[in-house]
Amino acid sequence: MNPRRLTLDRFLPYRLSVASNAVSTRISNAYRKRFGLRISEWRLITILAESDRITPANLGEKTRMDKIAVSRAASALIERGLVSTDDNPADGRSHLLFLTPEGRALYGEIAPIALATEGELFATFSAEERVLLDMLLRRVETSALNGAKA
Amino acid sequence: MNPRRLTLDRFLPYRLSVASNAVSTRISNAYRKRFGLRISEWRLITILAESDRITPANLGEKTRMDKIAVSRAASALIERGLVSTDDNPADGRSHLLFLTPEGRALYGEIAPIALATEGELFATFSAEERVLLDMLLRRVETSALNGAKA
DNA sequence: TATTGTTATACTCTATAACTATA
DNA sequence: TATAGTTATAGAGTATAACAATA
Repeated sequence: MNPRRLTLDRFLPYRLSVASNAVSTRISNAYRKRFGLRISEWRLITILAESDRITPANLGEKTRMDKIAVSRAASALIERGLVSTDDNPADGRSHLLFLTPEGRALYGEIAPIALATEGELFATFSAEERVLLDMLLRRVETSALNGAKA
Repeated sequence: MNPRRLTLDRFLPYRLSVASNAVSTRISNAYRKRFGLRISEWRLITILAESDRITPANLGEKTRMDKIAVSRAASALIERGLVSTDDNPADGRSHLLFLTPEGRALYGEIAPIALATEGELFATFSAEERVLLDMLLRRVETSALNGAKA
């Protein structure tokens, strides 16, 4: 091993954090201004649009949010009439969440904007570079989550 | 252009956020438990170790933190005796921050741990992949910051 | 009048713990 | 007793605005 000197500028966790914050701020501005949505709420909507009916626990897995964040985001969306619930026949402690027609309509508006914003952010990236970045990020994520237990 | 369907799992801003959060949590645990430092404080220490004497404004540029965050982090470090200040002969409104001997000693302890943690996180990455990730992250960051004005 | 830095305030995100209702 | 979900609370990051001191 060649133990390099530490400089913040080349410290990968720092680069990751700074890039992620810049992107999150940009994305969050787009959703909040136009739709009054927080990122956590937007994540739920996206998964609900892909899933039809799903429990909060399942939503948490798919959005990488903990149960508290899911509960809060779901409450806000239900309050706004974008999401509704049904009993979960398989487990009385749980329930099933799904998009209302209003929620589906909102999703229909946001999804193209989300894709367009992503397109702008990665405009200079080739298709290969996008796939590569996706893969590298998944690998770091896995590594960070596994090592956290040790 | 080939307008793909939106899925959260393949949405790059999501992947970036999730990876960054996982890494930040891991890093922040390491600093907080052992040294009682927040990430913002740790960033200041790193830059101070690289810079000797520097104004808060300059620190903000190098750490990508705004003046409020710099002010708070600096206060905490001064309180702990890790950082000290001198007048800025060039501008009476400002001052110069620098590490005390205690601050330097702490930096000497943390720096190897930071590098080791980074090494663990990116253990499966080749040197080329690390450089590539660094470059891709810088490009997204630039893109996100520029576009935010529009 | 503009700028450096501090303080007050608030909003978001995340995490811990206590609680409820079901299993 | 264990689990699904909610609520309370707090810590940390980030942002706006008001302010003091200096340029």
